[in-house]
Amino acid sequence: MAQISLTFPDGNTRGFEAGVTPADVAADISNSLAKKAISAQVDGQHWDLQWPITQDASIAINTMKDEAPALELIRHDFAHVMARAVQEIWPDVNVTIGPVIENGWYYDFDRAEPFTPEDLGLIEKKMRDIINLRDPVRTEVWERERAIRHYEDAGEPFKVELIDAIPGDEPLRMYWHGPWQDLCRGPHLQHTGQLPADAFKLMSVAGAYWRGDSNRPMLQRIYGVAFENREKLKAHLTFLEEAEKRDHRRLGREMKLFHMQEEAPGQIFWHPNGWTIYTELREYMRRRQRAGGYVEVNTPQVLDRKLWEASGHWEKYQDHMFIVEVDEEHAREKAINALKPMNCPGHVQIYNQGLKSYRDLPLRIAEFGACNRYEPSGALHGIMRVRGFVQDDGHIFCAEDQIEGETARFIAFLSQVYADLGFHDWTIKLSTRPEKRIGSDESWDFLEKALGDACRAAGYDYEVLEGEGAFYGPKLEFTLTDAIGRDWQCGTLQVDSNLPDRLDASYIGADGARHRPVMLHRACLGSFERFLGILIEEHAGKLPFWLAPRQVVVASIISEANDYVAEVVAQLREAGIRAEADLRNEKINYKVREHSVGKVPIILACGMKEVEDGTVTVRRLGEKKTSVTSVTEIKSELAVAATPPDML
RNA sequence: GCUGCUGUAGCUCAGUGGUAGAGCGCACCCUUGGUAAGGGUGAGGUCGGGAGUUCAAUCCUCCCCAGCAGCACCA
Repeated sequence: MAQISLTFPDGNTRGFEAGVTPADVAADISNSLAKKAISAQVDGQHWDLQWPITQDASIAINTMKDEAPALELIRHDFAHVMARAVQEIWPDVNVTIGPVIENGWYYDFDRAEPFTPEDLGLIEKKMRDIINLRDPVRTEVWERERAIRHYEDAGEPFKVELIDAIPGDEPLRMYWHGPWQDLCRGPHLQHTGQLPADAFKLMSVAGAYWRGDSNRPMLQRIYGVAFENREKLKAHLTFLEEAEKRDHRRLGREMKLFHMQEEAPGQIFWHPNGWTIYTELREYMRRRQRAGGYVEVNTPQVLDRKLWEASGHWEKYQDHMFIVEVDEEHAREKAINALKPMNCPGHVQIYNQGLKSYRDLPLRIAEFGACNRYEPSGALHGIMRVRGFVQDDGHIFCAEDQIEGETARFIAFLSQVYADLGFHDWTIKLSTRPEKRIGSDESWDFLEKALGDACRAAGYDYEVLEGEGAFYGPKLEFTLTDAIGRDWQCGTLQVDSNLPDRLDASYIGADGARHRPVMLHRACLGSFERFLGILIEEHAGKLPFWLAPRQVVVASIISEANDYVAEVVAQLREAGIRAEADLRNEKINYKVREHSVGKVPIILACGMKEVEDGTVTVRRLGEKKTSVTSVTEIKSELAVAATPPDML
């Protein structure tokens, strides 16, 4: 509880009763004219408030109260303190910007030599020194001219550029952390001593383009993480270690799912275990799509360049396409064929066969389409971003007034699939009109609204990504998260009237005239490769039983039980269960360990006791205790578990 | 593609200017053991590829390839 009073420019003051918490005051300030307060008394202590206090007031008040500062504030100040430390060690390094991000912050520097891991240690030490100085944080509002002159004199060209980009009427604030100043909106702590010296860590250094522009120079970005206290930092570091254990690249090796090698960068060698998951998932999708009103097709891998020119992809993506020539004399300019990087033009070719009537719409065409894209080398990531992949692609040809309904229908389809596969935390993003686009504003208004309404109708909220849509239409992205919190776009739905136009698709309307259909590009998993990567990480390898490549291992405890084990395996297989025998001359401990590491959901052990009783001893993945049951019983239980969710 | 880092046995990794090691895995032998590693023996490597420096390169230099982190990209 605090005694707080605020003073305004006209000299009036306003007090708050004891019993009001700082948060209440903050909320009140944020919501009222009190934003204009110029000073405050908090429990008798006087504070000058720098104009303007806006939504940051809650932080300001909390800070004044000497309560634990907000985490965001801590991280923000760490960014400044790190930049100061860097410039104190290497005065010739130029500073740019350093925002707060999830778990910490980063700051971009311009320096000729790379920062080394040893440098990070030096910087950390210097930061601790600065924290121990307990330097006060001060702020001033500067005229632009003064700020620009200051940074020109200081030889900080990036800061000058930043100021140039700030709209003319916004006041510029300078923050001092002791003798070091930085252009910043704030807010900040009171003094550097408020930073927890034992709860931060510099994590890595990597390149990053100035202003995210790949035509601009590359800067060096140092990432740091910070928390309220040492325990929370430790917890975070432990989380990262745990996440590493569920990395799909590691589990892919441990579970013998797939491998990749130098001769085929960005392409996957699927091993029997991995391919079992793959095909199981594919057959599941096939059934779901059939039930969802799609017709399945298949289109050629190699297509004439002319088609890609007609679709417009050649112009935009030729550098990312695999060129296929039988005649080696042909250079890229003379290329005739290319591997398909996408399936849409092929589907339009199928649509275009024969005259279509409005009665044929909506026509939902699906293909498990193998695509190849020459992705930039730096973009490749395990099986999540590859050069050869299979999309669960689909195109819905429909009339404009069917867009919203089809979109809602697809969202329902996708949420069912994601739920079946164990995903409940996924997000929708709506990407709206970009600067470079075709089509009228009215048309964009209509389409963006249709997608948004469809989401809401399906009961989902969405985040808007302004300007991130394709040039031909808005899109929905369905995003899942990997083990360490990186977001991956999996599902997508894009509205497109451009391609039907370019490839001359049409239908005869009720009025007897030709019309252009709209095409909805949609994928639910995105690509099998990426989705399987996410699926493996989500489940930490412990896949749902129906997807597990090896569902049951029946292990003999002594070799006299081998025949019995073989008999049990045969019975399980008869029930459609993927069962294997482990008859090796190893101890049961060894077998249990190995198959546990291999994430086999069910281990059945058989010794003489089981042989005599006609039972098995069941050990379930993740459980220590075992149970004894009859073969018939476990067989019927597992037969149910092995049934894909859509068939239950 | 860009910045930085990495590349030694199937995997995880030591190591050295005088052409290599461990653990696990694998093979064979012994062991028939009751729920997360029983014991022994042995076979595996042009030290990512190419060029250069050197009497000598896995080690130093350069180029290329691939991987990792991040940025940019993602029809």
